[in-house]
Amino acid sequence: MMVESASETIRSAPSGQNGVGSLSGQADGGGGGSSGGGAAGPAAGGAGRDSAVGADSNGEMSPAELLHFQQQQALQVARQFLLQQASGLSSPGNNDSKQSASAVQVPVSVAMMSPQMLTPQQMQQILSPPQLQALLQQQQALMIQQLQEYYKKQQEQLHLQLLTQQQAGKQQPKEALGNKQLAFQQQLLQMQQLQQQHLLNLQRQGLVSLQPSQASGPLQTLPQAAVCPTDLPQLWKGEGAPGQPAEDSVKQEGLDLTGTATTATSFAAPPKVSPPLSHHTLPNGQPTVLTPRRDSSSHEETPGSHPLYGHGECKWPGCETLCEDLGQFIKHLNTEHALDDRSTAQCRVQMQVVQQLEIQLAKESERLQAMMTHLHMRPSEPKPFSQPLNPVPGSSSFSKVTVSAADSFPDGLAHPPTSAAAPVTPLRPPGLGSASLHSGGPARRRSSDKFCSPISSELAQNHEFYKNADVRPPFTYASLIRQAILETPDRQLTLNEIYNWFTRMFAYFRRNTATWKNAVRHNLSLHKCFVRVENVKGAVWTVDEREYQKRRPPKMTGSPTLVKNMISGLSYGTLNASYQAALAESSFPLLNSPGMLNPGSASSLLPLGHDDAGAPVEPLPSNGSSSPPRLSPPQYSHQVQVKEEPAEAEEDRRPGPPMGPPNPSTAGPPEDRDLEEELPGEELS
DNA sequence: AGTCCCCTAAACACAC
DNA sequence: CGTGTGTTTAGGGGAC
Repeated sequence: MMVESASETIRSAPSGQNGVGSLSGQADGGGGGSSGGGAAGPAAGGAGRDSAVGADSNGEMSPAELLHFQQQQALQVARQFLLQQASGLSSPGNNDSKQSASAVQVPVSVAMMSPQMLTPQQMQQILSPPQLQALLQQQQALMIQQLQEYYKKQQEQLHLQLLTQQQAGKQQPKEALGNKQLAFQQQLLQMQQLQQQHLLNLQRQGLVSLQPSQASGPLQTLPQAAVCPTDLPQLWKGEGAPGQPAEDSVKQEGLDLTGTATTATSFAAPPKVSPPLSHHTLPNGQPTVLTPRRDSSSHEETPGSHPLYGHGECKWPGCETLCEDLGQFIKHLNTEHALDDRSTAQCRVQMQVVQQLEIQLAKESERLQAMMTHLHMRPSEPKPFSQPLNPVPGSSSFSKVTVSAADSFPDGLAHPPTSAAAPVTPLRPPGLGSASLHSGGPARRRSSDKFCSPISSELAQNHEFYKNADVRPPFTYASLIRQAILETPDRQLTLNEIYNWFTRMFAYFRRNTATWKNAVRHNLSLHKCFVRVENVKGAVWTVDEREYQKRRPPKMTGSPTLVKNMISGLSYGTLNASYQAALAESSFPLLNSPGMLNPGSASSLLPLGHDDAGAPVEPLPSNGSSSPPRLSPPQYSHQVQVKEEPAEAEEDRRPGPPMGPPNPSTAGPPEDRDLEEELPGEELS
């Protein structure tokens, strides 16, 4: 039943989009419109947004089918990496190192569900940023290794083929071979270039140390030295912490990212190299050379082996022919994989695969860097507890997402291959984790709730993600509505504005109209915590924090350990878990970190008096320019006392009668609350 | 097993 | 009449 309905909504999504568009247009007319309509210029905005979204990131495939195929293949491989990663995490072998790294809870959630069953996205959704970070590190390391191996294999493969061909060539009329050989050598050359390019990239990113000789030497040397896992932690360190202070502060805050990062990685190794080089790449060309730590043993070929031969079968892509021994294999190789068009084509494909992986790697690296940068920065930001709101026992969810799931991330839906993934395969709602796995149906947040991750921070962190990826947010409607309302200066929204907030903040809601709107209305009516206030211009909805909190406590009580663990990550000395959670929940801590959100998004989330906030209706122009990020951490930083804040805003309307006069402060012209109302920070003070 | 909570669907009333 | 808003009821599922 639910499944059906769910799929229905999904199916209807594309067309529904228009619905949203028109709706938002109207909405703006209705809500904002009444308030001196001019302000909004809404229609346009709505249209713009929609088109942006609707423009189906779905993108088209590259013209060449081949390319498409290759991309698929590459993605496949990348996916495998991720899965390997996952299984590695939970594999008994790694357990030790993992346990020693108990600082991070990564494995807990992951290990519980057989990783093989998870898609990379799902995994990411389950993990918290720090966890993800750790995971990513491993992933990166692994990918790099894989890439290196690829290169190696390929080169050997090519080399071998070349040799074979040359041998064969002796017996054949040379003319016949001439062309092919030429082409083949060209490919070899390409391979080399590719490889060097890749290494350069890696080098640039500081992920790989490379000896000059290696870099320059064409064929012969293989980039075996490439990445030594043990170096990674160092690199991370170097990366994120330009200056010591940053790092120090990190530790002081009790959120020792570097530490966790190091330990969380399955290859925990004593930090060795330590040049805290400036994390930026070296413009002067000075490579971040780390002593190439090559374990000679790792990939040495045993005498009787062949790179294309393993486990008794031919490793030529798509071959897998069984060969009893090396001799037989060689024979097979010479016959089946001789230098012909097919082999050449396969080679080409393989090159593409490698190329894709490179790209992927580059992306991932970039992302990782951004994440690292962000995470390192965060601790130095104003404490997570800030907002005046009262303690809200964990409201919503956990969701771990962060980036990646939809590669669309940073740059929107720019990349054909990746972006296609988002719309086509509805990503799993972040945070749903295991629960959602079983039930294909609607994801219920229970799971997330227990982690008591604050919705606001969660949202803040993944704001861009939800905005762009067609992922169902792991929050309950109630918490989302509340969030929407609280984000506005005067803590009240019309239904329409709520709708708009939903569509603005979540790509998901841009697609499925009917159901969620109904749900929103339903929630508004159903929950006591949402209070309808008659306004001159209509009705607005407000949040009664007390009520809202009333219904939560029971939930939070569950799984104290998890909660604790989660929180300990952010530890604030003495505050108890739930209290912290509450604080976090009600605050918008991360919004203040300049690094992480672009001005646009930040502004859209800022809870306090703010032009932007007042005009939630305004869908788009978003990009930053609109409002000077008014970051005043101190502003948020206290008021832990429950009374204050709700007293201010909510209290009034709470009592029985729906409050005749809408809002105390705005007794005057009600309609303009969007505009004039914005007495900055008024409610706080 | 019972209870909560959440979600979706749908019917209905009202106002514009 | 169509649409948007609100309210209510019903039923299913997950978590505790």
